[in-house]
Amino acid sequence: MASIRDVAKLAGVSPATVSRVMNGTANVTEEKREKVLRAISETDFVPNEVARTLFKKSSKTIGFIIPSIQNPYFTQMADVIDRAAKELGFRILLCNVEHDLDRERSAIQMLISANADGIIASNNSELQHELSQCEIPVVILDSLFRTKDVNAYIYCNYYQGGMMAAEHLHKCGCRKIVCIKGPQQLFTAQARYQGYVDFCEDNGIEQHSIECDYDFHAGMAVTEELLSSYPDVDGIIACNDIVAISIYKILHKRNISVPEQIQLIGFDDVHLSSLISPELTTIHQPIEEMGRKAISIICDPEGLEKRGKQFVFPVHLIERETTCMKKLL
Amino acid sequence: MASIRDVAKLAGVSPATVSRVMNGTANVTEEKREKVLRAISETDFVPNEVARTLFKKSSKTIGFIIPSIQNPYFTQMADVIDRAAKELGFRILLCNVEHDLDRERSAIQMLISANADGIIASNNSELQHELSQCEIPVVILDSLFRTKDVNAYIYCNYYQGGMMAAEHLHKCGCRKIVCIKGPQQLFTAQARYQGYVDFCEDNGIEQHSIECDYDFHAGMAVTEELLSSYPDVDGIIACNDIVAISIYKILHKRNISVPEQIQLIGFDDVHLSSLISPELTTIHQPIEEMGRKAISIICDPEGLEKRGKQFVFPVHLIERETTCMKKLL
DNA sequence: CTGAAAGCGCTTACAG
DNA sequence: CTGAAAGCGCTTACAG
Repeated sequence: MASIRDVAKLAGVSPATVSRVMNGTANVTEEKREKVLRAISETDFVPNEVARTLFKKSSKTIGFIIPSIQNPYFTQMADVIDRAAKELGFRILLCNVEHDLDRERSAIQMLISANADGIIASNNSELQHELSQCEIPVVILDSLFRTKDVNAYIYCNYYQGGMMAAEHLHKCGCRKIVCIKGPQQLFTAQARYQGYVDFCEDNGIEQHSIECDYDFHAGMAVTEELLSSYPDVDGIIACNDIVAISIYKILHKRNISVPEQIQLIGFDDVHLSSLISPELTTIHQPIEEMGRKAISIICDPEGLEKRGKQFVFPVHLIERETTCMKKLL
Repeated sequence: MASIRDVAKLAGVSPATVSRVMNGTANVTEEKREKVLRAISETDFVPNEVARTLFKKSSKTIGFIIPSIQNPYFTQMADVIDRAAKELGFRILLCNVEHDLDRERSAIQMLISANADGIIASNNSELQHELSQCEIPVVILDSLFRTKDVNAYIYCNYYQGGMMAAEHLHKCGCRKIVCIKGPQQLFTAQARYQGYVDFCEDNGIEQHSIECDYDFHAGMAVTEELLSSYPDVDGIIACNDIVAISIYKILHKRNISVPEQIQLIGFDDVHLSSLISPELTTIHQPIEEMGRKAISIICDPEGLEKRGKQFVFPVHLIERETTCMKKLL
């Protein structure tokens, strides 16, 4: 591997001049410029990013801490973030932590010691302290810390989403709606559940719920429990699309038809939700917009220094095939 | 951010001693050791990885170039690789390139200039030159370069998989089997298709095929084409599970029942294939074993210096609900 | 415009 | 056992 000194020697100039040519950081005589350029290509020189980063204290890298790479919501988000970052000349360092707190903690430390220029983390409330203490910009997706502040919080109106889901099932004629709520230590899950609760209270509807992790193993297990606890359920609100899909799987196996016998609604509107059959009715989150917002804040944090500014995006209902208004007629 | 000098000053020792204590790289008097340890915790000192990497020329990082983060085969692989690497004290830098050659090229360059300790890349034959020239270990997943060599190739017996798929559909009584083959510039796709072709030839069966990218958009589009070109198709071999799922989607929409009217088989056996309804019959790849092998080679490349050693894993048929032997009775 | 020098924050021979 | 020094490969004041 050629270094900047090799190039300088070959071109008959100083390393400083080579650096200036590469970075366009000062004027260099056309003659020397050409010599340098030729030397660079002759030696296949690629500047060492590590050295550059050490000096600049910026690696042009943003860490995205992804709670689980198995969850399509996060992989879609990762893809958006990746593209948006690239457009602004940054790269994304994806840190998959699979819901493991130690993995997440070490990811944060790693990002800091790697001179990352920012961190995008997602709904894990237990690392509030570490995240709020970072000297680099931090944006939290899908969550809101109670006391500690980071640069910005980006999330959707989950509460309204929960309400919309309950309202929709109610309108579709469901009499016994069970809410499969997500892990209640998570902001996303709490807010969605609260929306359901309030809709029920406002309309004098019985409340029923079971808690469930945001993955398909949990979803399948919970469905068995659901069916034995509530044999007369006719409407299910799933905490996310993956759980909805796994609920459907069990219902289908038991020959329970959807939406005829039980209506089902998910949350997130990942690509997969319209790929499966029947297509899933769900609450849409604007993943693209949220991801782009996160990047724009990290790359240009203006005055938002750990003030905890909130950006709340709207959700909306996508009616597909697992619910049915016509049942009412 | 405290530096090693701050810690040294506070502890009344030299930076070298602090380094020795941190890394256990030489004996230090118990007394100084304790002073150093106290100073480290008082200053919340975290060593700067960038400086360490610059000196050591190793970042304890392995790059995984992921063709598309939207494909669950790769995300499952990423998860395995991530865990395996962690066990050996390495971290994974995930580079999502979404099938973009420029993104892939810049990922490789970035990894090299970031002093990565190895690269795991996947079925993209166009960057053979760049990959084989790397001074760090390179392992190729799911592919085999024709002339250029890297440290190792890890793949499955796709040819046999293609044969097994054709044989299975044949045994299930299909008379008109159409192979939705993957992009033929890819090794995985070629070999699977060749297995199908050879099975057909050996058994005097007509061959029919359509090419299709490995993603669901392509899968849905191709199914329309398939149905109009081959209205009497009764068996479909999909190039991977995601495409199989999207094929199913269109069939279902058209009220074509699976497996009664058309039988369908996928490839990969991603988690999702058993989550959907009906569960997908598919060819299983041992993702866990392949990923672990890749990591063990990168982390301990022994004598395999770009010799192109091949590790070929077996595949096997997983019969589920989209094919049916009983039709024969 | 350009080079010599200093420095980013570590680690490891080299002396002692 | 321990410290001063040199160096990893860059970049940017600072002179000239």
